[in-house]
Amino acid sequence: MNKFLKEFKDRGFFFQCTDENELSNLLNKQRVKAYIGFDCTAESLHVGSLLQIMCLKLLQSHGHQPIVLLGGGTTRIGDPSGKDKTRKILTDKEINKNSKNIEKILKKFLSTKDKKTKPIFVNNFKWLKNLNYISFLRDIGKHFTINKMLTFDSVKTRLDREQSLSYMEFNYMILQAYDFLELNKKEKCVLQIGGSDQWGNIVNGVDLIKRHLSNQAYGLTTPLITLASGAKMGKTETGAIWLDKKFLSSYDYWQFWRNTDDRDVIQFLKFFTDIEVEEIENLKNKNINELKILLANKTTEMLHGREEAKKSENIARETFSGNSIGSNLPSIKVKENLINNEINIVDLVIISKLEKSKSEIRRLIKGNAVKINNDVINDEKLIINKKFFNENYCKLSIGKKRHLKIELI
RNA sequence: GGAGGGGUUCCAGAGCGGUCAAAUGGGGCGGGCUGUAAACCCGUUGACUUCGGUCUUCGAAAGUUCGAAUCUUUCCCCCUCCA
Repeated sequence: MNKFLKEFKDRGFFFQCTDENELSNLLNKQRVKAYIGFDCTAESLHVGSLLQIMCLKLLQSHGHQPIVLLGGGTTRIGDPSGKDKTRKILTDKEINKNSKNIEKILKKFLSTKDKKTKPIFVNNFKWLKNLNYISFLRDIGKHFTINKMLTFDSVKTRLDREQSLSYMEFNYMILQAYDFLELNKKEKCVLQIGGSDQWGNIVNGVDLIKRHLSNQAYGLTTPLITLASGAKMGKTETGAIWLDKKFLSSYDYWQFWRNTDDRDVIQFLKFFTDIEVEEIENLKNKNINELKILLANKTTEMLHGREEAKKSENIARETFSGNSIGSNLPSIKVKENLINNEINIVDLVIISKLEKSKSEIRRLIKGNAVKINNDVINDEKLIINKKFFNENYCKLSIGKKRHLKIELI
């Protein structure tokens, strides 16, 4: 089997392929261009897209060339797959902004050093915006039968549940197929990779390329990641795990990985780091918490750089080591005379922005959750003054995980 | 077009004139155990408070009443069945 495909499988990326043997042969013979499409519905990508990104990275590391398709055009329509409702239509301005930002994120993951394998970025708005309706129907539309389109999951589930599916959305799969055709024509792209929910759309593209150009193309899908807890990857109660510092700090990103369920750690190492599969197998017996730190460091490093990863690890060490009043903790600056005038503990927490409701803070104090300099506070009327500051800072904690250094200026 | 059911706090879902800031479950948060995991146990879960209370919430507006999430009217939105 081709080396890329083998690793693809070993890491657990593999779900389905249109023609595995043929694809394997092709990959052995030549440098291949493969593409993955990214939706531009959100301003940033989150961890849910990370597996796709890792596919492109892997592809690159095996000497093939990734194409990133930004769905600037198709996002104007909305993919009905997996959605039970039409989603809100974004404005052109939003979509443009989103696609630029998404491109920026992907560039962090993909190497641009080698000319032969550096990623090609394309936006399907470029070719979709000027389609001529009549000629499109004649050239492309004739290859699609309604009979078949109605059998696709994305369409079927909507119809079965008697949820409306607009004609606009119904066309989505044709446009995605057309994207593949376009990339095959212009870039000689022969492979589309995507999540398992994209299988139908991908197969459509492969078929269209065969019918219209008589070329052979391939599709490859990744499984839907299921966490040990049964939850969906990438969404937590506090919000999505964004791949953008603007929306999620590198420390929080690091923490997300550090808090991985024991049962998911090995799989995540295979999915989301570039550590050799064999090596990961050998790591299995190592201390699970060490592995989580390794995972957190590797993933954070890949996105935010080595320094940020290191810094996050240090913050974590200090945060959880118990009784330090450490310098690495995140900090806020507070005017000295605010403290000189004596301030209530509840108000101090408000200023710290760790909590925004006074009732909640009072509740937390009752539950022994609030600490100053590692001492539990049990009086909600406690007045904070200079005495609590040693040198010019003190440490404020809520629960075990939220700590803040308050500095006087 | 006809008949009916419904919109309740983060979610699901009870309440159907006062005892309702609203049962119960899930989730969240906090505490305990521990390993920043899982499981489990406990507490908490509208805001403000001088801790006595006060204020704002049950699709929207108006009304009946000493008193409405609960009754009436109008409006908006969902769903089910029949044709």
